[in-house]
Amino acid sequence: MIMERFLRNNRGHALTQEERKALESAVSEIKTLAPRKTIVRAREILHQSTFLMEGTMSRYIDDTNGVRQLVAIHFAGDFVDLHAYPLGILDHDVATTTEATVAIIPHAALGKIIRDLPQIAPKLWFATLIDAAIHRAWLFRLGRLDAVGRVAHFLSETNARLMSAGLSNGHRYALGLRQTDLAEICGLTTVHVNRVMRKLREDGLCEFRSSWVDIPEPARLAARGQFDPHYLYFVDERGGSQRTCPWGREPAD
Amino acid sequence: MIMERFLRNNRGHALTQEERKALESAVSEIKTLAPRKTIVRAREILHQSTFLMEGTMSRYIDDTNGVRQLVAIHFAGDFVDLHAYPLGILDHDVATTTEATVAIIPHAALGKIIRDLPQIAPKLWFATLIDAAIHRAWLFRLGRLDAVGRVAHFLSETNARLMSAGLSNGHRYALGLRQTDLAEICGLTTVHVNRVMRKLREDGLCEFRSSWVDIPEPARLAARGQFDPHYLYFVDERGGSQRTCPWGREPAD
DNA sequence: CGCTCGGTTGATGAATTTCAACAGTAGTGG
DNA sequence: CCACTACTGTTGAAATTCATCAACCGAGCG
Repeated sequence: MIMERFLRNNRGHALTQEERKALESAVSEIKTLAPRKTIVRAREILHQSTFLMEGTMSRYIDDTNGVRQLVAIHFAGDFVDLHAYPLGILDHDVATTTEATVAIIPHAALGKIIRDLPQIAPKLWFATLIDAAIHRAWLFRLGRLDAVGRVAHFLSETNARLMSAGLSNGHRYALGLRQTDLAEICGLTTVHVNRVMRKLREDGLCEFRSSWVDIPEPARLAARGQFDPHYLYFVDERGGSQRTCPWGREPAD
Repeated sequence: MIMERFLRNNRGHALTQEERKALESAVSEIKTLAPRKTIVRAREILHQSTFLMEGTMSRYIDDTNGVRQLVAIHFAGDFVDLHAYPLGILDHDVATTTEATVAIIPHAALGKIIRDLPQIAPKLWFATLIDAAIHRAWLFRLGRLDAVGRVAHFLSETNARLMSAGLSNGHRYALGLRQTDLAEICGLTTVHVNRVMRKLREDGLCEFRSSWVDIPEPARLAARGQFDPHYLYFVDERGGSQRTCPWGREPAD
């Protein structure tokens, strides 16, 4: 049950029962963390990674004045700092946003799983590459969208991710973020985010009240934020050639 | 010789002779590409990756009006789209910036190498995670720095990367970019980049003339851009506990 | 009740974009 | 050799977006 959602909708990279069981049995500890607690600091040497079972977590970089830029946000089913396994040290901090339930997986146990079930390695690699793809979408957002577009893009992306996790019905989802958090995600000030939210509300694109996001017409919001979910690499209904990741197979291809 | 620079300065993840030879013998083709040619489009199914031996390449996402945001820039010694191997499809385009010499490595051959030399897998994984770390630094740059800071940060980062590749002496390097490219990297307009460059010149922080970047005092430029190279994961002189990536070893740690 | 926190609003100013024009350089062909 | 073109860089002026500063509101809570 712990990692049910992990890689669930990713083309060709879903875990087998066996792989999921192996990961779950590698969990050394499950715990619930208070909201707004930093659990990993940049430059610390790490020997474990954190899988998020419930709640919301963030990864961020602070500037020299303490002004914060979020570089990622994570929801239930995300392997928050899996990249700490190959990297050993992170270049950013990791914190809870809401209260969060996490499963801790020691890197030593991860190593054992990969040795026992080598075909899991490309899937874990894949999972970290999805994070990188999301980073790129965020770069696009910050570099090329205006304030309204950035928020629209973020809320659309979040809708898509939460739908995939079974946490949004496509029109409405719970989001435990404050306007300050949106500002730190979108590279804006809190005051300006407030005005942007009003604009989105006035335009009928999105309501965000007491931790619920309502999106009457997701397509319109997506258009305003130039959002296209292809970079999330979810299985799409159209099927298409779902290339699976290679190694462990013969060099056919 | 082909991949001499690859992972050269990365802590604990340098390739062994054997691994490098294996990768180099997997090269199916070496070719020189004209400047400003797009060689990979988002959503194409890929069966090979591109290693950059000489020149400069970029990865980018265009908005619906064709305004471009670069999400990465690559120099000699970078494995430009290694992530295409686990992903199969990219979420962005890839292009040459200058004329470039590249080595093509079929994914089938990569699979074979990983099966033959499993300890290379975490190193390749690591290489793609460095790209992700750079994405995060770019997010910080776009989200939290002003125009002068963004350019200062980028030029400092590039100095650090090129030093590691042996292509900068720490004060001066060749950079085949136009002001338009800087704009697409830093999320600015070309006109404003022009003014920023003048400002950097006036402040004695940086000269950028006819493809050469001169940085009299790298520390001052870095300070202006809040640049700290730790996210590049280069070996540092201070040594420190150079954690190497695990699997293939016993679960000791 | 008084406090804190997150959200809201207004007024002002700074940073950046936009639009428009022009300069310098290199290449190209008559 | 010169005219012409193309490309990159440069500058000015006006418009716009967003940040900053400051105040206030409302809900929840001790």
